Amino acid sequence: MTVDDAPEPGLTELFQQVGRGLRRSFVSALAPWDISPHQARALMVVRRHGTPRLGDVAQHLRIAPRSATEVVDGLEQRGLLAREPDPADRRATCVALTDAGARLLDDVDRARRVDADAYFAVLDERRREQLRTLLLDLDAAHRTDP
Amino acid sequence: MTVDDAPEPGLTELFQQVGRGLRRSFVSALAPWDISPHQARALMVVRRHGTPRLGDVAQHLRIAPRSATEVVDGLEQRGLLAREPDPADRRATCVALTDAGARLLDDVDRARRVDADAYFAVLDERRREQLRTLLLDLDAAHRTDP
DNA sequence: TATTGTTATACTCTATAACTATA
DNA sequence: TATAGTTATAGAGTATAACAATA
Repeated sequence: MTVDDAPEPGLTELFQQVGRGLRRSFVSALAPWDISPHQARALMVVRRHGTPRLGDVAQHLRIAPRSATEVVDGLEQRGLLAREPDPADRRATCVALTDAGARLLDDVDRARRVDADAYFAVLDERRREQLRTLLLDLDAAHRTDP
Repeated sequence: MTVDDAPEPGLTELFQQVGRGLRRSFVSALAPWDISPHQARALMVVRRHGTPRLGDVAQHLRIAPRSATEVVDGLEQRGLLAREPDPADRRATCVALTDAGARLLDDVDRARRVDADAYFAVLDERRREQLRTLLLDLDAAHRTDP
């Protein structure tokens, strides 16, 4: 008996379906501020790490530098964060939250949590913890860049 | 305590990361045949339901009719399946597996299962079943079209 | 030589609306 | 009127390579 055996939806398919639903929910929770999931996470990363390099942002979001540039562009154009030269390395660019970015992040983060709570509400606390552990193990087993 | 509370990755983020890894793995497993995940699943749907309508294919894959057209186009151009008029309704188009499609599907399905087995191998049988149940409940709670 | 961020491409997935031919 | 499939568009995510400035 394999993991993804018929007849019913295999783990892979099920995973993709739930992931899509979760993403849709996430996106619509962010809609009032017109920001993407990547942008929301980028704001969180910047706040958590305090003026990280653009490369750090990419690494924490696990996206390509190419994509990080784009994400930061969108946020900078709206004045939610600002690029600053890295005093220690003139090749590097640091990214800082602006006051407007910090304020918006508070609201966004609240909405994001409310949305996640609603999405996972069908699972009780114990099962959510089960799920978290399963996902952590799967992630640890396959992440490439630790 | 909310579902997606800091400090460590919330359920939502974790879910997206694992989902991305799983998709990457799926895609590379399919690479030898140069078909996309949707195309692979479409072939499986057609085999399982025997000459379904194009709309049925879309429904089972949970994609828009627009996308189903594209998926079927790609497979038809390669002779893996064929469009046939629905004898019962001249608006409708049915989709049938060709011999070449059936042969390719055998190989693809084998590779897909091997890949999924490898991906979920870090979890023992009991934990995989746990995961499946959790995902089924989440899916059931949020699916829109039953 | 290697690294940082950028530019340039391209392909997939997703989403929506309008159109046609039937029913 | 409503439905089945198609055409037409557009935006987001992902991935890769090449490049300029700097280390």
